[in-house]
Amino acid sequence: MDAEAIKRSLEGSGLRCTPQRYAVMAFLMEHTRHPTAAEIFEAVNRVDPRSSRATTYNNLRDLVQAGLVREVAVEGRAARFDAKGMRHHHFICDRCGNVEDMEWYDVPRPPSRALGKRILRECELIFRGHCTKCAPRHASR
Amino acid sequence: MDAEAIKRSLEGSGLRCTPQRYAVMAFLMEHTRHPTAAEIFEAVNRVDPRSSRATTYNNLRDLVQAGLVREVAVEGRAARFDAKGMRHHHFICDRCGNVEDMEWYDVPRPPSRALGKRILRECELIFRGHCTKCAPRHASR
DNA sequence: TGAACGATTTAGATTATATCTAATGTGATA
DNA sequence: TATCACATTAGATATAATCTAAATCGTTCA
Ligand SMILES: [Mn+2]
Ligand SMILES: [Mn+2]
Ligand SMILES: [Zn+2]
Ligand SMILES: [Zn+2]
Repeated sequence: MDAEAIKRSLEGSGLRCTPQRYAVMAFLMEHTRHPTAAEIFEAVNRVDPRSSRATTYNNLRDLVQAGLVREVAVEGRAARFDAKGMRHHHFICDRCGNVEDMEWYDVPRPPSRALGKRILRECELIFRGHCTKCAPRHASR
Repeated sequence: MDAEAIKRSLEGSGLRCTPQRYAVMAFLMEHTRHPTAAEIFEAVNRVDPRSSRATTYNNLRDLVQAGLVREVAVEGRAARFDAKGMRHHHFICDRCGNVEDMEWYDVPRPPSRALGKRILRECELIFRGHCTKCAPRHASR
């Protein structure tokens, strides 16, 4: 995706396209690795423009609120982030905590009887187990 | 569930039934509210036996490893815990972060082609949106 | 019984992650 | 150019979780 498209998607969500915010968004779109805030902060600061830690967190919060980025909480580890491109599920490794994309398929919604007065925004399917890298060590643990 | 049953389930997992560990497990089984470690620590210390913060965390870690307790990571908040009784899904409120149980239903597994060399342990379905308490304020936000 | 030893607990220090504060900068608009 | 809301910043602060090293507990077995 080119710079103009990123700019448009930010502005379409009511967010100014600042250099720091653009850099966060562009980095997330180039990397499907689900980086942490600290990794994004570092990566953005290896090139211009520079961005403070507070700004990195602020922008991630804004992008999540705008629905352009997803935050993935992993037990016992820093949150990871993900530009919402194509729909997909996630596989989270029990051992190393890495988050990997899995091809999307439809998930059955709960019956409305079970929802009650709750308002459902999304159904998220998370797979857990051992990733390709960790599966061999699985037996030994 | 009575005390003997808790004792047996701990010992069946190779964990000694210490007073502190028992108290954590018993509290989780009595409360379906998905308390945080801090809440469990407080609750356990309102009655005997007392337990230190480190012990509370240690025991939660041990119980999760033994598969008796589930840890639920919620973005931007402390982890929550859940005695694994009957299978169920979770609804997590976008606004207040509360975790609520939802009746269980079968989730389609990914095709093994998509899994590759990964070892799948479980498929977790998480519903997100606004809980009953927060739904009314949803419009205003 | 009691010595030995691994498992467990403990208070407090430390680390890791994330947010807040208050001052400063920036850009769109009038 | 003046204004004003939005955005950025360094550093302080808050929150969540883990680590450390010493003390205690419980089981085993001589
Ligand atoms: Mn992803
Ligand atoms: Mn539950
Ligand atoms: Zn792994
Ligand atoms: Zn709520």
